[in-house]
Amino acid sequence: MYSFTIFDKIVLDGDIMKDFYKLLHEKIKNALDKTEYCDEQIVVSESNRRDLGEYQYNGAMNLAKKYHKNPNDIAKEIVDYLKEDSFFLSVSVASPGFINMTISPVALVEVLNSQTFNYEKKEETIFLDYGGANVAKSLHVGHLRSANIGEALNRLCKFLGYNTISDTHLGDWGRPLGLVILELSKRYPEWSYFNPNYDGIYEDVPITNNLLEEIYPYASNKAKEDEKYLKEAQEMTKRLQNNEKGIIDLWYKIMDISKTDIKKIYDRLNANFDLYKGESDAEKYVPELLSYLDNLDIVIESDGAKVIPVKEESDKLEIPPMLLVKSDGGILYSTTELATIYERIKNYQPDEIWYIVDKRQSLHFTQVFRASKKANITPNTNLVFAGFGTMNGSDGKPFKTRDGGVMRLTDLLDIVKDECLKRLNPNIVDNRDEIAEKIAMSAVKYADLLPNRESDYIFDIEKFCDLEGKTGPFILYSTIRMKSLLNKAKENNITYQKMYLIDNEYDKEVVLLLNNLDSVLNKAFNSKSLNDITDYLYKLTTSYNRFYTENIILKETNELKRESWLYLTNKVYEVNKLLLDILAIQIPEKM
RNA sequence: GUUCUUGUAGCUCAGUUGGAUAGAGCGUACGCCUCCGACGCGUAAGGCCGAGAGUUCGAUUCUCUCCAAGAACGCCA
Repeated sequence: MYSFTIFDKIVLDGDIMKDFYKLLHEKIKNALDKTEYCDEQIVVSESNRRDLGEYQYNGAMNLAKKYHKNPNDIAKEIVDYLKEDSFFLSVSVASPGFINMTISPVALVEVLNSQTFNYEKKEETIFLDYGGANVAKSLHVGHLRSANIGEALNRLCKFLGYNTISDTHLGDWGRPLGLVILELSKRYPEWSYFNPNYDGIYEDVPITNNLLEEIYPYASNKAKEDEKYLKEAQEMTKRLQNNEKGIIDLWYKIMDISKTDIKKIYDRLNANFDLYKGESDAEKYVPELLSYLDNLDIVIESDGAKVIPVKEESDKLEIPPMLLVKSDGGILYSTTELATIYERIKNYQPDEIWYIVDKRQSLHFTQVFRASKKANITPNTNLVFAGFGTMNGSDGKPFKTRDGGVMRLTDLLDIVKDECLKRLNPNIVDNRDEIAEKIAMSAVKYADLLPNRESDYIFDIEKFCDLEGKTGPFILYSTIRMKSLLNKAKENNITYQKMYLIDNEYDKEVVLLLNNLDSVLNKAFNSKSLNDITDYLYKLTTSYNRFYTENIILKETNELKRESWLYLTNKVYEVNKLLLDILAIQIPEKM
């Protein structure tokens, strides 16, 4: 039905079209220009009545309101001009004014052959803050989303041509570290670092990551119950903040061990940071920040504390002032946050800073952002809060392990990996461990990026291990199968240069979906949510799989068909590879 | 208490600049390997889009009220 000869060439207007929708948009605009109507916001979309057409334009109904005319008449007038263009196979009006368009297969093929995936380099620099690991504490499941979403957004920005800087912003300072060091001093008072006359001589002490992970919760709980212990912890925190030589040297040791462990887990998730800066780095800018703020009129005293009021007229909720300095002279995390912004502006001058953090911190960031604007720290920088939903257990409450504790991220990843290893094709003998690891990460990442960024979602270990259906392993399997097909073609010296024709509804569907790539990427960028991409990956992959089962590509005797289909297969394979890479999912050779 | 978010199929979730017949995965029932990788493909059942009112040609989408769940709310991070 869609067959045609290869001599039926049509000429596309303008430059090579990266975005099919821009082309469609232009066609509609040209038609509208010939009429008396003007639509400021032309929206063309996939038709939800595919029996009537592939794409739809609903503007006639709005124009009818604007010009006080019958929408059907307006639509007919527009359609008359659209019909003159051979780009369309058919254009029609449906009551009360829907315009349905079907694209000429020739045009579809032309567009596909001219598609490119390159984006121009842009001037803007986007600074991304994600990860949020804490020193001396194991990463837990709550850290998963930040790493996954942040890393994917980072890669998306880069692909679209932006400069990016990523920073995990370690929790490496303040009371938590004071607690850990205090407890170490209780258990190992003999260490030279605790000696007031510490001479700076290096001492090898048996600190391990496991020890740190055990100590922190212990000390944290003890401080809640034992007032004396809390006082001591505050004292130790002060010694750390005063840069006491022995304490600082010990802190460096702790940092070293903990950071190594943190990086190991981020490596598994394929999350890479340009910077491993932390609160301790921002701390250095606090005095400078405070003296800068002292010269402004925005800091006031309230109950003995220094605060920056950030309330605005339009607020429905009372927004409390940002606490800058506590009544006892100490500083709080909002101060550190502000100092971090101060530091980033000073050193990197980003155009935007994106915070990929738990959405429950929304109020905190509202306060800090407003304070930053008020203090004119970020006159040219857009601060963006990209909060993500909370991960709950299958009971809908914050996720806990069976014994009520918090599950370590590394344990979660191991559980999924073991499951993948069990189910791995027994015919595969080499690199089983490595393959299972990649499949497991695809399962975890894909499931994590599937819901909308802002939705809370239920973390269900069963679901993460389920490797069928709308999952990472499904996408991987299909992608590897495409690669295998392409390899087989290569072995048989079958080459393919371009798409010549659309033969049936199956290859056509794939071509139509490929046209959406640019829109999908831009939508994901604007919404800062990856579910547009995971969703598109699934649609494209199933659409291809259907085509694959319906057409035996390599055995096709019509060379034009076979070559077109291989070209199409390669396109889908390239797009899948690209999108998986943006999601930071790695593809194993076999599975 | 105040404010915000959420409520869509048995379960887990998509879906709005207001559009035609509301989607997907899992699960359930039934099919498809002498053919490129069946972790695949197809078919079917399953919904008063939380309830009620309003705005209009037209509402899952916008407004209001109510019900239910969750979150945040000055010296913790």
